[in-house]
Amino acid sequence: MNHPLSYVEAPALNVSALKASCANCSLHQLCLPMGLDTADINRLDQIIGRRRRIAKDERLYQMGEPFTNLYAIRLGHFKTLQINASGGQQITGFQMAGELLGMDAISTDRHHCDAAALEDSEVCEIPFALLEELLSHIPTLLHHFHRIMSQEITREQSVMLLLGNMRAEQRFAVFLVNLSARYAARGYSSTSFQLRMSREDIGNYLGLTIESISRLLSRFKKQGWLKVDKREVQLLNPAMLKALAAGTENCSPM
Amino acid sequence: MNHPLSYVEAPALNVSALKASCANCSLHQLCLPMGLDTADINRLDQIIGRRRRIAKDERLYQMGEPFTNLYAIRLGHFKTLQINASGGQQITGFQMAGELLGMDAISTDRHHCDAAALEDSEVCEIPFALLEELLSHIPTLLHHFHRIMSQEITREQSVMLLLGNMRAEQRFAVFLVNLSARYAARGYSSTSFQLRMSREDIGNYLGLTIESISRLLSRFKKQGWLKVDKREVQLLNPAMLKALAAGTENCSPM
DNA sequence: CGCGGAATTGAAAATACTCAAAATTAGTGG
DNA sequence: CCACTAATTTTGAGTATTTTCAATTCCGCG
Repeated sequence: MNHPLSYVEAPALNVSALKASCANCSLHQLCLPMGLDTADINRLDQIIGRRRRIAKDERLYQMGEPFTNLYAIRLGHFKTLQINASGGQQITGFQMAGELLGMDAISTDRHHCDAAALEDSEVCEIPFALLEELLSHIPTLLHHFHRIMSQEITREQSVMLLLGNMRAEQRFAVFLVNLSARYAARGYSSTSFQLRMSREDIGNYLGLTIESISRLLSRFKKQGWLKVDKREVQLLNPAMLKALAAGTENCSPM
Repeated sequence: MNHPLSYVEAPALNVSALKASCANCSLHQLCLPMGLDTADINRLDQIIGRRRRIAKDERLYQMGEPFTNLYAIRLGHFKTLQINASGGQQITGFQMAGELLGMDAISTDRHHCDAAALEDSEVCEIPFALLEELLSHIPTLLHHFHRIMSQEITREQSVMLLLGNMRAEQRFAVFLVNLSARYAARGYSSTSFQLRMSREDIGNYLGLTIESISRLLSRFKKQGWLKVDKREVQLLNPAMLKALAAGTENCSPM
């Protein structure tokens, strides 16, 4: 406490001004540095820009803005959304801690979608030009970056399958099971979690209306498959939900 | 003709055994080598594997197979499709000459979808491990590869918008306008082209039934927006189709 | 306590689907 | 080249799922 340096260092401890450090980050096994050794993590750390806070409902970036950074989510949740010529909107994904935002912008050096914070959140800025330079020198990082982009491609293909091929009930089950798995991967409960997005957002993402989502929740509740209290969800019958999601089971509309 | 070497060289002219050469390929401005200088194209050429022919309806790869190569389409058309647990199928894209197949497999080293030839086609094998090694040495190629992956991400986001947000008529217009633009980019007519895929494939891709596609074609024909003869399509009113695709115009179902 | 946004519920309407039959086209072998 | 069969496409009629519109309830918040 009375260490001679503490007075000097204290002003630097303003969290938002602190340089983000992958080495100390609890997410580094989920995030870009996955699989890197200490030396390489440090090289990555050196190019990571400032940490940025984004308040709920604010945009991290918007469609059309020039692209300079990717963003790794440190804390919080985001949604990404497309807007078409006639004002129609489609949420293309919900992202959580450890996930990377902005990869769609590489192709044209402009963002192709908006990214909005679903709650107060924090991201690490990753200047893409510097990252790409670094990729040439760290083969492990290069390969892992390609895996991340590829994973985004497969994720989107799964959503295409969902939107093109599934009925409302199955879509919603897939949505719940997917959230469940991602929370589990982060060490949280797989059966009990909070929806960070509104019913409207869920509906938009799943290609359904808010009313349909509301009805589905009521139906699943009535069947005893889950409990809902506002945005708090508890999966009471994960096996049944997985079966619904897989399409091996289904329930009559009532 | 009577050149002393001609007899010796002739047997090597079996086209399918010829090593693919990016330098001589008419597609190199659309494909992976885009923007490379001659020296770098040659380095790329050295890692490109054999050229492979895929007959109509055959698979270039299937879901679950181990991943070793990306494929650049030299000639012909492909479709990629997802299959889910209950047998439901979703076509996630139609690919044409100059486009890259297989990027979804990088994430897990296994293919996540099937790629099937829509007609007799030809691809260049690109061993991914070698490509990735080369990327470290050619920054231009590295960046272009990232653009290609990113472009695939944005393409899929557009399809999500289509599937989640648009009515049948608009989906179909988007489909036609997209094909039109891609043929134009390849130097073909933007208003007159052949559908390489069945009505069933179109329907599956757009999240509609074959009957809906058939009715839409009839309706568009009756409106004078296009002519169809089997798989030959002629866009008679591209502006209207673009407006429909953009959602700034629409037509009553009849 | 009352206001406002979000969520739920109900009833009517619409879009696209299913099922069925007919027409057209493609493929095959004589 | 034609005939035959199989596959694909078109068209129609009825149905189903989901949407739309409207009204109500729930909750947070000043």
